[in-house]
Amino acid sequence: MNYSEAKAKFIQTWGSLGSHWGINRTMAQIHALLLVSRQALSTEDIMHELTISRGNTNMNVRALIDWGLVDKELRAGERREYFYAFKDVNVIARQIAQERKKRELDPLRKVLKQINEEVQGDSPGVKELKKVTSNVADFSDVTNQMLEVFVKSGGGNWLSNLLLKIMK
Amino acid sequence: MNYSEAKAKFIQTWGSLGSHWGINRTMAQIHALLLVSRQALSTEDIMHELTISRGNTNMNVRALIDWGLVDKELRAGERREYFYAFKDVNVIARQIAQERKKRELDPLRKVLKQINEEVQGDSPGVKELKKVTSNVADFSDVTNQMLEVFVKSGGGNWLSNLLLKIMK
DNA sequence: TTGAAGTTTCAGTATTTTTCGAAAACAAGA
DNA sequence: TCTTGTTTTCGAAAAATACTGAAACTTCAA
Repeated sequence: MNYSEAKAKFIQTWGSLGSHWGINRTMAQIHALLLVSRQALSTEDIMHELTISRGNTNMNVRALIDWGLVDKELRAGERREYFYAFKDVNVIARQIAQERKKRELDPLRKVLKQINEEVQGDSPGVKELKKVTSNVADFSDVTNQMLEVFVKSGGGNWLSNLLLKIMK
Repeated sequence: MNYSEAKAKFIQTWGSLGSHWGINRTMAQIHALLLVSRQALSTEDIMHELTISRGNTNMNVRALIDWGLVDKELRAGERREYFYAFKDVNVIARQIAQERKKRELDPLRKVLKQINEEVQGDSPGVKELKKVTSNVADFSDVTNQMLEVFVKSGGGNWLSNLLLKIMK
């Protein structure tokens, strides 16, 4: 396998994975491209490399910046912006965890708590509903705390340390 | 908030969450419905409750069974099948983790390893590519091992125990 | 063996999501 | 202020995905 095949394969794989992760295909592909590039790339570069439109490129680059996965770099005497990805896997994982927590877990926890507090009555149905929601809520809380620790720890090698603890 | 409002809200929330989790909306809604039902429901019941077609119901119920989140129950002297969801949150989490690991993590790890082994050359580009893929691969391996432990532990209260370890 | 009750499949349709591309907005230098 | 290079926006088109409805199939009791 030569360089461009390998690169293409990586981009493509990362891209299709992204869609399972709340990140759309193009966004994940741009991310992959920046991850394997040695220097920052311009919008133009990205468009050509991935054969996607300018608009699409721009929107997704911005989204990546929003997620905290990519940053821009300005070059003296150049108007054009160059983008690069943070390459530390722990940082990447942390940013994704944080963003997803914000978008998914937090709203879920809110709704569950609301249902538990506000639902009226004590029919068997209501009881069952409360039981389920509070179980799910408890679980979400634990998960949430784990993520908090993870996110606050700055990624680090938290995960590998943890694994050691678990294994022994 | 009365019973049916609360129930609807739960189903709706779980449904929209599912889509971020590799589970489509209807599938997640059926799951939610079964979670809050005190007894097993038939295809007919589900169709009516969620106002979806028979075909859709059938396909998604099968998918839930595939994922190991739902099982069917046969009643003596009745032809109709009744479905119920496993209600233990730990079991649910385990099943989802397992299924997603299989569908997403395993293929990713395979591709990364392949790229690392098979890519030819030692240009700077290739080096960068190898660096990135092997970092990601290492990270995926750790994650994978965590999930293995989690899945094999049978869910249990692994997660809460873990949290205690982390916190102290 | 028949047919009633139920399940599964699948082609076509609808919906949702993603992408494009052209035009508007913007920034900086002349 | 005008020009030029660049970024951003946004409606329309395309692609992907999910859903329907009806027909085909299965099962079992009579």
